[in-house]
Amino acid sequence: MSGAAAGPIRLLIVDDHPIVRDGLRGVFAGDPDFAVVAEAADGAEAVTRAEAVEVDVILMDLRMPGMGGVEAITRLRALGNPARVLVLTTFDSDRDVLPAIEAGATGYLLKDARRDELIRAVRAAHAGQSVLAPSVAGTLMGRVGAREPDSLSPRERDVLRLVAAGATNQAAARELMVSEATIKTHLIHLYNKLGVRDRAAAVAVAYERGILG
Amino acid sequence: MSGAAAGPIRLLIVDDHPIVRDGLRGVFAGDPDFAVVAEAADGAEAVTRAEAVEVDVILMDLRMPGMGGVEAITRLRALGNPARVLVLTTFDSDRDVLPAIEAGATGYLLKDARRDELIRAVRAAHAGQSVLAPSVAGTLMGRVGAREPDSLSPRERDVLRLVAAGATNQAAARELMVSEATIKTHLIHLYNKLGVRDRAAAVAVAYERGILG
DNA sequence: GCCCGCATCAACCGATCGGTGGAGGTAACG
DNA sequence: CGTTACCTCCACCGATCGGTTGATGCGGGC
Repeated sequence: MSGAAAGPIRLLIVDDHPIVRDGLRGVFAGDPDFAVVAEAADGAEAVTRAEAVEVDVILMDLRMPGMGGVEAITRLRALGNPARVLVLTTFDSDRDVLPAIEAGATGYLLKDARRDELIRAVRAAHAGQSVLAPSVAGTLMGRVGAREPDSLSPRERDVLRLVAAGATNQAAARELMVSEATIKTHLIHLYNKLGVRDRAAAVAVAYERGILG
Repeated sequence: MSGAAAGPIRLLIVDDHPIVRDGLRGVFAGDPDFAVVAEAADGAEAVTRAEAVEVDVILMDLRMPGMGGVEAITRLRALGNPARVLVLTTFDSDRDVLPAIEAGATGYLLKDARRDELIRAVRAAHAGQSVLAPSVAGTLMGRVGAREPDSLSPRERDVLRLVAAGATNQAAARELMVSEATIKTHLIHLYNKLGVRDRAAAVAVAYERGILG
């Protein structure tokens, strides 16, 4: 426990929109339990700030120009930074939640959370508790229930990327420096994983699922 | 211009995220030239509020649960509401800007605009001037400059949709009740329009451009 | 040590696709 | 009335794809 009477919870606000930063600062401005000690407008700045001043909880947006939130979390973890990261974003898409949690986020809230929800979440995150927005929790549950029906291998993603870019099997083979037979094998595997029968549908499913685009 | 001493510019803030509304209200709170007279969390509420109280400028988000911003703008125009609408959103994607402008928005700003930019934009919108964020303006210019390099015909979109769903030319022909030759013709045309050489790449470009997905 | 996922390659086949070069019909617009 | 865009259709061809079967080697997990 980091001490109840050990001073306010020190916050770092990371969002590329000044207006959102204003709003967040406003939420905590009136409460003496919190102190916004720094702000950042992208992932790189977030890492710098978090290393420069002592921070307890980072409110982190995910989609930002330059370095995004997930990479920032990864770097902070690599640096051994002790700050808890509470992801606070507009999207609850599958493709956003999992990487953030895997990178080491303590919680995941949507920006449409009410103010008191946000405050409770920050307290919880500071205490090391995992906080998930209900809709996010639901998504995760659905995930583990379905046990990752997709999960293409790295090589399969390479092939799919090239196919989406219009490459023939031959061209993809040249690009990846393997034989055309290998490309075909990868394709058949990823067709089965995605539940499709041809490259066009595979590209479509990949976009729908966020594997591409 | 429209009356310097005629009282503050009355604002309606429409956004589904309380934090964003907080931030926006904060921007105008200190300035006696502005008064936030109402807020709304979605399009339907925005229409109700705008009809209930006199509003000069509406700050409107586009993506909201239920009724989105574009539909709200359309309805307000249909009702003859005199308020200027300044779209203020996170996205500058092609598919968002044009419908909003067509629906009757006076301006289009991104949420990463600085506070002073926002204030100038509201003043300009109040005066009836069109305000476009630089990146948005660039997009529009690119549009008219390129004179719609895409713009698939309805039939071509039908074919593309089926192809993305995994249909063969034969299957698409059955579905659309035309001959396979017709499908092939449509495909070749849309390949040329999208600048690709096969269906997989066409699907990818379509997703990137927002024609699909 | 064994099994499994992954990546790699081969040969073969029928089905499908993309391209070419036409053609006719309708509807909108100036 | 001519132009233009769109939708429709035909025949032919080579290129490409999707599926099958089978194989090798590597690495991790039980």
